[in-house]
Amino acid sequence: MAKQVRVRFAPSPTGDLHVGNIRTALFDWAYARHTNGKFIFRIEDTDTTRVTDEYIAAAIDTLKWLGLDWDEGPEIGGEYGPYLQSQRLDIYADWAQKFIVQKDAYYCYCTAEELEERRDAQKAANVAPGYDGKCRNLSENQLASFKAEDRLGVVRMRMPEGETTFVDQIRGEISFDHKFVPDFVLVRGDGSPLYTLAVAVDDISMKVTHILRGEDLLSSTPRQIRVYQAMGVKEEDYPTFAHLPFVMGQDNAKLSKRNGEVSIAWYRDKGFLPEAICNYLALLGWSPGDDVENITMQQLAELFTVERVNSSPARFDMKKLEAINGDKIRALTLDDFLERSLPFLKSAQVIMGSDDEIALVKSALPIIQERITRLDEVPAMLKFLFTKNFAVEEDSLSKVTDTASKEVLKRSLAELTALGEWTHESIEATLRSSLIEELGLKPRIAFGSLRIAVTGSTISPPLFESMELLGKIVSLKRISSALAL
RNA sequence: GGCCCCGUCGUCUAGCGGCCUAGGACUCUGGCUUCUCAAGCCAGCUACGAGGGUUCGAAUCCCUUCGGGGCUACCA
Repeated sequence: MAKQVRVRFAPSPTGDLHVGNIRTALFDWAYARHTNGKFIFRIEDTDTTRVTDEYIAAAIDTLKWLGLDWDEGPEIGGEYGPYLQSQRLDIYADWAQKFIVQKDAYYCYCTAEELEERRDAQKAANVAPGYDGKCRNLSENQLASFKAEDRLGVVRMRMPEGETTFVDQIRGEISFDHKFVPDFVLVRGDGSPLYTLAVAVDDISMKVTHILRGEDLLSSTPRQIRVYQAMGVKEEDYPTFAHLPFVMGQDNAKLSKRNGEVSIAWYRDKGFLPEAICNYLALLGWSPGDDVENITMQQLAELFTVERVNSSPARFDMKKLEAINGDKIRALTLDDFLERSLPFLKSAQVIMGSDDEIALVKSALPIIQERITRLDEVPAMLKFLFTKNFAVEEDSLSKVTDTASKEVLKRSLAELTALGEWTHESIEATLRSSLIEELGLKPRIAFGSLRIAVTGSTISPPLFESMELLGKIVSLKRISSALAL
């Protein structure tokens, strides 16, 4: 029987989770779900100077919002917890101690300045820069004298001669000559562990079977494998690696704060749907293989395989995300669309949230559903229905004050005042017969003026539906106000 | 500089030796529809980085080259 698949997403929250992180999380999640395995969420907060509690909380919130549910991790715990590295410090310390006893690691007392000096010299001499092994074989006396000087030593892993070869599930066989993998630091001078130690120890102790992570970690893999060896892990028990291609910004540079908006929180505020973000991100570096692109999370879980992941980096394209977001919005049920739109209407202060307002929003949503790309467009689209101090937009003013428009408004006002049943069908029938047929006006001219008078803008939801929603009294009032302009 | 990864339309991709005069999606352009804006439908532009091989046959295999990226921390 095959081992159960255990995949982990292990971000280091030094900021809001961004597009690249989430793409990785999504693939981790999809792989775990596809294989009926476990999705483990672990927080790598060993760099206490950069990781904050707020970022950790935000990361948890973002994953939840996206629907990437985890089987083990923060808030729910699990058999191999804790899942915050800051709570596992003694585990790393124990291993580091063991490595020293085994002579796999050693104390190094070189100062940052000394190291930098020697690295510069190496560069100048055109030699691969890296730790030169100065402290590899310190005698007891030397160790004692450094300690007497109160120098803080780091723990360094001893890289033996040779090379490390592993099979990456996406890139195939990769090997690194140890000449280019210098002795690396496991534990800081203050005793805190570094990523390289913590990640390897945790992946082993949490029984992770597959590591799908960003390509930037590719060259740290031999170091990670070296730690497995020191831990005494058998080669057949190493996790399988798969290094995902980067998600790049528009200018072909790695996505970053400077490179457009990348934080998932930003997309959420802009009215992107979580399922749209996931759908789009799934297509960055992976494809189902056929010509289908619009898929659900469930389908992603069913279809996702590492074999179909690309090895080349992908550029992030906002236009395509928006297109997919529009598709997903159009696919929403009315109730779902309503529920998701309300927060945007409230925060834009278009509505306060009364039952009457919500009822009106609900009846208006169908006519704007196919006209928006993002949820944050809803307030602007529906504002005309709720505004207390209605006014025609500056730019459109001149288009309702000309004589032709006055004619249209005057005639419309008379016809509509006499209209009994107030439905979009009856409004349209009345207006078409009086303005188009009798006055012989072009529809876009006649209805254009009315649109501005009633909605305040040249762009609006369909006119007759809008008037029906507004109601007869308000509609007529706006037309007569426009006549007075 | 060194090591490693990557290279199909503007972008995301399909393609794993003949089905490719290279398919789909987004974008863009034109058209249809139309009360604006959208949506929808139709059409069009546009790609195998370059050069060598291997082969009856290469986008697919090999080599070189060029280009892009990552790493080279007591970051992850």
